[in-house]
Amino acid sequence: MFDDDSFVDISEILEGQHTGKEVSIRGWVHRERDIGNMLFFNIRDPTGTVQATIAKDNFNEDKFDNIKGLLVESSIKIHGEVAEDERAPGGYEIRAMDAEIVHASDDFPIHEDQSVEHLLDNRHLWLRSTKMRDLMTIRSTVFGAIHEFFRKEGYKEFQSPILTPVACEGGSTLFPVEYFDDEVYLTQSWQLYAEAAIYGVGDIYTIAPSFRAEKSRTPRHLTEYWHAEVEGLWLDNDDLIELGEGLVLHIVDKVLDESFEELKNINEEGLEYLQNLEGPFPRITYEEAVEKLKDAGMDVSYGDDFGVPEEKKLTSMFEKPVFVTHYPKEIKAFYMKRDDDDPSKVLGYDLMVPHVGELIGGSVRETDVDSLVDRLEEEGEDPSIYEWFLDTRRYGSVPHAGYGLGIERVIMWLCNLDHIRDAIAFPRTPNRSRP
RNA sequence: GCCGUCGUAGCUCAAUUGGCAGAGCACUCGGCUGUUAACCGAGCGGUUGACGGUUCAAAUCCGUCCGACGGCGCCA
Repeated sequence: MFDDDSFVDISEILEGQHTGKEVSIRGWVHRERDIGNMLFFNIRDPTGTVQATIAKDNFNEDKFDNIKGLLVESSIKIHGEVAEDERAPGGYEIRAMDAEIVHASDDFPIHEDQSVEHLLDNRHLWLRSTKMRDLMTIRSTVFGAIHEFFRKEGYKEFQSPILTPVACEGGSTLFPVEYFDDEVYLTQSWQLYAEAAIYGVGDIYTIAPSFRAEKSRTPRHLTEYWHAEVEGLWLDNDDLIELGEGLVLHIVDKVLDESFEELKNINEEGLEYLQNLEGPFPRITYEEAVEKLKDAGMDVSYGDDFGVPEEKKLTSMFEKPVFVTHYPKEIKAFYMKRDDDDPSKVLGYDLMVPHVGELIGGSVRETDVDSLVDRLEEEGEDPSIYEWFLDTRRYGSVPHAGYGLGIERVIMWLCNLDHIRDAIAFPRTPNRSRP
């Protein structure tokens, strides 16, 4: 009965494609109701959930008794006739004529009462939930959209080592890794290697994990996150803004196009905002941002980095994501190029959205060796460790720029998630490294 | 790193504020041929996070530690 490969997706049954026909399905018991001589199962596969009914009268008695005792999440194959029936959830059901237990489940640890902690402890099982399935589907679309965008723009994919000897963002904490008799670190960024590669390979991008050993207890930080980074030759700050805006808009279009149902399940209220989103995004300078915040009554002064309250206030002033440019050099990384018009500021930007904060951070790169050494020393770094990086400025350097985008933050923004950990299957946070 | 909340059955939570540790769900058994998180009846289920202290008596009060969650800071 089940050797003929005639299995259909449950979604097809729910679309009415098999009504009146005999089909087989295979999936997991989502719920079971036993009213004695009749059993009702909600059967789930990766495409949907449908009700299966099993009546004792027209079923093998031994099989009926076996199936009667099945627990939630048991895997099963069912063969039967599809019927349209308004009594069934979803409007369709399969009336079983035969069934085969693939694996009888133990008592499943997740039931209707679920705490955040319990679901995180059982993330390996919670991935079976509709919510996580939808989120992982959207995530897959986002990754695909990033590759598609950069390749379409003529960028090559380039990989850098995960194990690295140096920091990238001064001050950020690194995860040390034993490397035989030496010590190296898990990478925080692909950027420094990218800057070495562009002179030969040309415009490049990557999607790779980055690691931060900061004990950031917030809804927007992971210690291991996926980072889309890009580095392009001859780009100025305006080019880089366009490249960032283009990527974000492409991701939004792609998710609306390919994962609309999933997005609707997860964030129906946000659909309209995303559907109406188009460029250009507003652009303001750091100085203007400070003025706006002061006007709004906030206690900030020029030179302060924005905290959560400032970020919240600022993003709430715009209908779209907002580019904030020309930060003071003191609050930005050593590799950012100073603005020739005002050397106290750097040519770079943060792209900020409400609720999530910074989606993208990017800059034109400083190409002057002396300036780089000065900035490294100001941050208390030892420039000698960066010799290989400084070499990229000694041999025919050219203007270039790049940015990094936090992929889980983008997903958090698209899906209006309360916490970034739901944007990744197995989140790594300061308090959680398993499962 | 700082501030706060919490930790009781497999899960979600009670325990009249110091006086016999309980309920719902799950699970097991029994009943039921149209259920919708089915329902009805019974049963199983505990070192109250750990250690110490106060007390005739501690889940409850005090101390230390552990863990989780929430917020701030740091950052993407």
